Order: sequence, then C-alpha cells, then structure tokens
Amino acid sequence: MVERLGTLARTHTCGALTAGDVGTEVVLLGWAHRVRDLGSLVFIDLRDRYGLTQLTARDDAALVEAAKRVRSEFVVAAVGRVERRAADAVNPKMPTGEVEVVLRELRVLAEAKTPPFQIAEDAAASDETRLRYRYLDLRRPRMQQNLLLRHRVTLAVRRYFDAQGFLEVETPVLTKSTPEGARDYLVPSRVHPGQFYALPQSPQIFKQILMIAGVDRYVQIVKCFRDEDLRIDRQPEFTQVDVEISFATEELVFGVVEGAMREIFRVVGREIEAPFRRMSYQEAMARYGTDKPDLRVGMPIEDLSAVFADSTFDVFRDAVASGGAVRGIVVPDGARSSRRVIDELVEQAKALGASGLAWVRAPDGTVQGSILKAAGEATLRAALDAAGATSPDLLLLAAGEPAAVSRMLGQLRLSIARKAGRLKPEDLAFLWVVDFPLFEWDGAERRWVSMHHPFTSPREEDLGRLESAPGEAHARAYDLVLNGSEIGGGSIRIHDPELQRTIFRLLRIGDEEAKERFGFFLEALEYGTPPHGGIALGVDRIIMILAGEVPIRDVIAFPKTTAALDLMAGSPSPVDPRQLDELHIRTVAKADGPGDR
RNA sequence: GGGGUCGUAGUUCAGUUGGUUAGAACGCCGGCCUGUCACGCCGGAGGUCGCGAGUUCGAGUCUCGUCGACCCCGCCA
Repeated sequence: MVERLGTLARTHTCGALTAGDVGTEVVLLGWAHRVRDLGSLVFIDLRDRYGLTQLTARDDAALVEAAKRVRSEFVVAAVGRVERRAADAVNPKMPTGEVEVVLRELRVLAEAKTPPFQIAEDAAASDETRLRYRYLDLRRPRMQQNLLLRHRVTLAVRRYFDAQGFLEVETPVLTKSTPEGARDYLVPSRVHPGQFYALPQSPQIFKQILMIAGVDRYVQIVKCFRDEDLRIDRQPEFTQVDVEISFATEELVFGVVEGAMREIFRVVGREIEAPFRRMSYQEAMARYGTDKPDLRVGMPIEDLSAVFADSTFDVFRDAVASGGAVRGIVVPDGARSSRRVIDELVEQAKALGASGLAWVRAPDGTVQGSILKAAGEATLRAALDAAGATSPDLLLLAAGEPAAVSRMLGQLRLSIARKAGRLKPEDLAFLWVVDFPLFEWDGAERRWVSMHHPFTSPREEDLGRLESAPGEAHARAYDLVLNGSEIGGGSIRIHDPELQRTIFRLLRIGDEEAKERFGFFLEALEYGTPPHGGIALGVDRIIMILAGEVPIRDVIAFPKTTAALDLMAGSPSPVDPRQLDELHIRTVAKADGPGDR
C-alpha cells in the first residue's frame, strides 16, 4: 500500500548522519537499497545520491511488519531517531556506519517493480540492459559520481572563463549546413517546403561572427552534432567548450586553455604543469605514427635508414634505395623477452600491415637478432647505437613507405606499452600538436580539402605559395592531446575576406556555391573583422579521462548505441504520415522501426 | 560500407560430437531467525534458447537470412 508524503520534510540526506547527530529526530527520504529481514528485526539500507543510511525496525510489531513489506527500490520516508550503534555493530565501510536511524514511522511513498538488474551491484549488466533502463543505471553510485563530476567541471569552466572576461553567448541549434566536414543532421522546414536546417557540427561560423560583432571573448558550453559512425569515444551528439578570442595569437589561446585545464583538474584535486609540451604534426607522425601521440611513455620511433642504406641486408637496403625508410622502436628491458613474446610481436606487426618485423638485442654484449646473418653484427651494433638501445633493451625494426612504417610502429608501441602496464591513468601527458598542413589531397574527389576547416589561417610565410604549392602550406592550427586522446582543436582564423575567397577557390568551392552556402559570412568579413582565433574542447572526453571511464557513454546521461539508437526513448522512430505531409516529405526507404526485441 | 565478438531464466553466464526432462549464481516468491550490513538457513516458482527460414529421424548446438549489443577499419573539417 502506498502512503502519502504529507507534510514530511527531509531533514538530512542519506550521507549526512554521523555520531554527532545521535539523539536527533530525523526524516530521511530515499530508495530501499537492500533489506535485511532478521525476523522481528529488520534493517533497510536507505539510498539517495548522497549515500546510504541504515534504518532499523524493532520492538514495534506493526513497524517491523511494515519494514518487512519493503522491497528493493521502493521509495520510502523514514521517521526516527539517530542512535549510536553498539561497538561491534559499527560498519567501518560506510561513512554513516557509526549510527543508524531507529524507526518510529515508515511510509512507502512508491512501490517499484523488481528491477531488471541490481542497483546495489556495480556493473554486472549488459550495455543493452543498462541503456534500456538508463534511469535505473543512473541510480548507481558510480554513475551518480560521473554526473556530479560533469556538473563540477562545467561549473569550473564557466567560473574560469567568466573570470577571464569571456561572455557566454548561445548560438542557434537550427542552423545552416556548413561546408565540408562531417555529415549533417538535417531538420526539415515546415514553412519552407523542400528546405532544411542543419544541426551544428560546431558553432564555427557563428562564433567568428560574434568576433565581428565585437564580443571579443566568447565561450559556450554547447552541444554539437555529427552524423558519422560511432566509436568508444565518439557519440553523434557531444558537448564542447567552444572558445573564440579577438586579437588572438597561438600563445594567447594556449595560455587561456592551459589555465582552463588547470581549473578542470583542480576539480579532482590535481595540479597540472603548464605550459604544455609542443610537437609539430610532422614529428608526431614520424616519431609516434599518429597525430595524437600518447606521451605517457617514451619509445619514440627512430629513423635508422642511414644505418641500413649501404648494408648487406638487401630488404632494408632496397627499401631505403627506393625512397622508403627503416625505422625502429626500442623496447626498454625487452632483451629478456622470450622467443614466444617476440614471435607474437612479429605476428602483430604483420596483422598491422607490416611485411615483417626484425628484432635485435645484445643482452650480454653479444648481438642477437632475426637478421643477424643477413645484416651482419657491425651493422646491427650500429643500429642499436643509433637507436640509443642499451644491453637490457630490445630493438624492433621495420622497413617500407615511411608514413606506413611509422603508423605501424606507433600502434605496436602503444600495444607494447599497454601490455607492460605503462599507460597509467594517473599520469597526465598534455601535448599541443602544431604546424598542421593546411590542405590534404582528396584522391577520390581529386581536389585539395582543408585538414582543419576552411576558415583556418595559413601561416604568413606560406601565403606567397598557397596557389603554387598548396600541399606545402602550413596551417595556424593546433590540437590539444591528453594521454593519446584528442581533447581539443582549433586555429587562428582567416579574417581577410580576400584570403578567405582564395582558400575557397583552392578548395574548388565556386563563387556561386560559396555565396549560397555562407555568403552571409563572407559579407560579414567585409565589415571590419578583427584578427581572431579559438578552440573547442571536448567535454565528454575530458570527463572520461578525469573519471577513468572508458566508454564515452558512461559519462553521458542519455547516450546512444553504436547504431545511434536511444534504447530507452526508442529513437529514431517512424513518424505519423501527417507529420511528413506537413513537412512536405515523402520517404523512399521503408522504416523498419525498432528491432523485434 | 567492411571485418570481428556476442545474443540461452528477471540479470550475468555454462551447456560436450546434433540425442531423454536445458543447468549455475545472483535476483524474485514463501517460511524460520533480535544485530545484520553481499545477513544466514529451508523450500519454491521462473525458458518462444533474439526472430525467420533451411538441413536432419532429431537443432540451444549445423547453414542462410534478419534484428540488436559491443569492438575495430573506412568515416569523424
């Protein structure tokens, strides 16, 4: 039977009571976490987002009967007196374990069906079940922690940027499809048949227009939408701290962001060191095989082409002669590895696309290795020296097209470090990756495309050869990387309309198209645009790292599955044909609707 | 778009070469218990083996299709 809350008001939360409250009459409201029925003595652990408190029903037969009827996840009101537990009944595992509330009255405010999984147990439910009953999953302490952390981080971000003179301005969610980039989510217009809004991939153009509008320092914690396939750290809608600054240089942006990261990490009680390390894109790609190196471990990729250019080992010699490279990584203390372990590395390298992987070591001064006969001891000794390998180390070598070799060794490096337990979550390796190319060649479309986005300023020294050597131009773009994860990216923008038109021309975005798609922006640029630049920080990924959570889903209250479904709400879903009529839309594909689950 | 792993009780899983009545743990229901806190003890209920075809005397098990979850590649300015 369900009873009324009536005039009962909560006096304390379930995490609040301590020995100092003994003797106090309290009213607690929460969920029955666990019920322990000992006959004429019943314990109920009452839970809210602040903690657990033990309720005790005894002596009063009617009250004990009422407590016996309570089931998991019932919502109850508890009225009683705080009492100190006997010394042998104290629970040191609970913050409230020194006391209990001896019930005078117990009201069941809401009954609950038996939950599909136990809230009291951590994990032990499939993603599918958790997502379908997200409101139950979110009741679990771990998820509550994540929600709280997220709240505190966004609060710290707002405080910090406010103190720095930034203004939070909201930009439209119903906006216009932006050029290039990811696939847009589209929203049909009812009023304008056949026309569509797009949900923002980022508020890029709007924040630049805010600079033109004189906002000077803009920040927004904002949802962004990209209709691309999902990953463990990627959701179709995600949150950014979007930042734009007038009269900005790279140094100014870096300083502001480093300050923001300092405040964010203070939320979890950590002091970080700034300024952050910087590395060129070229170095990152060559020495770590990725544009987001995880610098918690060393093991950079060494180029050993010179050592093998004239060697007797024809595979490596020929690779160098035909424009390839011989590169390697030094595995610290790898010399003791068993043959089985090394064979596994070779297999792994092949699985990553390598034609082979050679290894060299000299544990007791004697050179050993898979290519000892072919390359000779002197050459291998030179290779060990050039790579900086000492006797306890193992040198792994591969040859081929330089970028491909580095990519493979980069993946091998991460895998080795992970297996060795050297990627510790408590270590923090921040890195600015800079000097990105301005353009990439799109072989399929046979044209240049922006590596960052088309509003990114080229470096001044590249302006003269933009048209003659677009592939060699560098962008004033930067990414912020933390522990191998890209947590931010931005650039100094183009503020000169003439240069912006040149870039569009190079991207083969015709005048007509440019005018149609963002003519308003080109026009705005003509009215006195301050030099400006900014960045967007990935809130979800930052929270992931702070919380030590791996799937990004676990730091988002209502995430989507890898098939971009909301299993709780059941979206997307077919709509009433009348809605489609109003929107002037006729569908071609037949919607399957939610699966037959 | 491609590749991989998985789908069996409310939940998490086991299930041998295709063979009688599909098991375990937790949860759930009932009983006993005044100091439990993952309470304990006794008893019980609970299954469209994701869905649909096919092979077979016989399918949880094999084949094909389909739906869904997860991970990776492509994609993600």
